[in-house]
Amino acid sequence: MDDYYERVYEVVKQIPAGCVTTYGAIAQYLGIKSGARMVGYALNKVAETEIPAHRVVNRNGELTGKAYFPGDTMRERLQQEQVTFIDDFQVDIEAHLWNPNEELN
DNA sequence: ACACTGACAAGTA
DNA sequence: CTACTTGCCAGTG
Repeated sequence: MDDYYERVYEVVKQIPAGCVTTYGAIAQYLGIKSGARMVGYALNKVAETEIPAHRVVNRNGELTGKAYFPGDTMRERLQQEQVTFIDDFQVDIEAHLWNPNEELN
């Protein structure tokens, strides 16, 4: 177990409500070039934890990981955060995009 | 050590 | 926007 997952978790947990981000944004924040796959892989293992993985979508704004959540939990939760949906399982990524690199804490 | 899979991204057509 | 190809890294058998 490398610290890789830890980085992903910390970043995802910092995503403000009503905002979404992409795997690529997280990957870049971690300094990876194409670790987007690893990000999704890591989130899969924490889909049932306190990690708000539902705020992480792919570059197309699609809720790719909805299948790993019970029922439509992912979609409904985002809607509760007032996230704009342009489709039942696709959010307006450009309207709610949150980039961790701009936070830089 | 080898092969396959995976919540993907970026580029090109 | 869609469809196809390449790259990339970790986990599992």
